[in-house]
Amino acid sequence: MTQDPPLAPSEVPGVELQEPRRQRLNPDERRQQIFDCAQKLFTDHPYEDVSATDIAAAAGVARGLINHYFGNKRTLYLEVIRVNSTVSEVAVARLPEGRLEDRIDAAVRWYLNSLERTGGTWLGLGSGGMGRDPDLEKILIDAENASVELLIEACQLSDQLEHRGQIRAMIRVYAQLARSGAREWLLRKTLTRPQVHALLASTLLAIAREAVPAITKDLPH
Amino acid sequence: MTQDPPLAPSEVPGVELQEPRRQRLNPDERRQQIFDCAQKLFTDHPYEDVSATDIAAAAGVARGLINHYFGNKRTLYLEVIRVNSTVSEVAVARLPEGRLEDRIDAAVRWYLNSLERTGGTWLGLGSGGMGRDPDLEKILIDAENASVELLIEACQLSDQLEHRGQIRAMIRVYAQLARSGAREWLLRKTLTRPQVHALLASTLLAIAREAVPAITKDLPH
DNA sequence: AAGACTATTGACATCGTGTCAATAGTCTGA
DNA sequence: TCAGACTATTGACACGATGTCAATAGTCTT
Repeated sequence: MTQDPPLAPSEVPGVELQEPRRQRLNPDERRQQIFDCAQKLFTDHPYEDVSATDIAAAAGVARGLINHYFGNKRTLYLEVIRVNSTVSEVAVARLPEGRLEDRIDAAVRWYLNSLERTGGTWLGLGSGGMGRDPDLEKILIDAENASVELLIEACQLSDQLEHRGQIRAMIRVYAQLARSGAREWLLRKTLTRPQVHALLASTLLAIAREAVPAITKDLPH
Repeated sequence: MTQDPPLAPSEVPGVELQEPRRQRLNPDERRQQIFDCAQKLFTDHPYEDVSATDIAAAAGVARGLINHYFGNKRTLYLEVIRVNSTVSEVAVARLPEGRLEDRIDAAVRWYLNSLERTGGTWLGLGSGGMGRDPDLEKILIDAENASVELLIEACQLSDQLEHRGQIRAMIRVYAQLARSGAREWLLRKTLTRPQVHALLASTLLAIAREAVPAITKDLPH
């Protein structure tokens, strides 16, 4: 990291400082403060480029304290990811009763709304595979499940007990498309929201109408 | 890395070794040899878990030599990725002339074939976003372009000069779905090949028939 | 105000990386 | 066949990052 010079918080010469050299505060607050700084840094820079020293400096704290609260840098990072990839909206059930098209339309709108709110900063994570990192993968998969359940609901597929596993797999695959589409919209800005909406809605409809029914067929290719 | 003990290649006691202590060979061969070892290690373990020392040990070579040939570990890694993510098949043009459905069907079959051949080992890379790594992202994007062009061809969208950029974006999004679908098939084994085929074909058809035409509409949502 | 409690520090040991001058195979010409 | 040039290869070095842990110093209790 290219960071400002050390900037010891109380090295202003000739000025006697009022606050104690050691700022001692409630563990929860301190933990939260370090977490916030780490979140900001990890948002702006890739993992390897953020050193524990950077985080400590940002929090105005000794580096050792990070290990004291979070064990190691990796754990802190994973906690940041976990928090930020959790879907905030839990208003899952509010779907129209009407036609499949309308339900899907509503689900897509809900998804894009929730993404727009968070600004999509964490969209670039490469969810699904990553660099064969089991812990990170699990976190992202877990976070994804909420969306997947909603989508299954929207497609009125929740009754299909038979091939539930395979349906989930297909929806999981679709979730990657949705993620990628949102990326083009929010990060790259190559598509407008209506365009992404059309893309996501039409593909989901096709999956519900054709791909899912084809599960039972198992025709050779 | 948990690796076998040092295993100095010529420390067998009591046996006078024939080959010189330093194995000096053609730079191209040496470079290739190191590359091969790195490839094997990076295939089995995540980037951070593979140290330059590991690679050097696997190649039976001093660690410094890796830097001599590849500059730094990261460059070596990126080169491995670049080679392995390049689509081997260049037989792009061989598409049927018939209906849109048939062309798409053929394109999907081609895609799954080429994936099946490489075993999908490198499918887990998190293409598209990764951890905000511009270099890696560029490599994966470049590798992806071949597939995207084929798909555009298959959908008979190559004449649409107007919104070419947005069409490419949509196909790029679709490529993520295809990648993710292949992952479920080859890595997780939650879907069969026919199922993935149906999934990919139906969604691509939907994109060509509905999402792409919707580009010009730009209706509010 | 004394002492207990514990949040916080800073030095230490370890490890991974990249650099570079020194070393030693290999090839050439006499 | 041998000296000497050429260069592939080595190993030591400096540096930076990480995690540990005993020592330190705020803060609270009595």
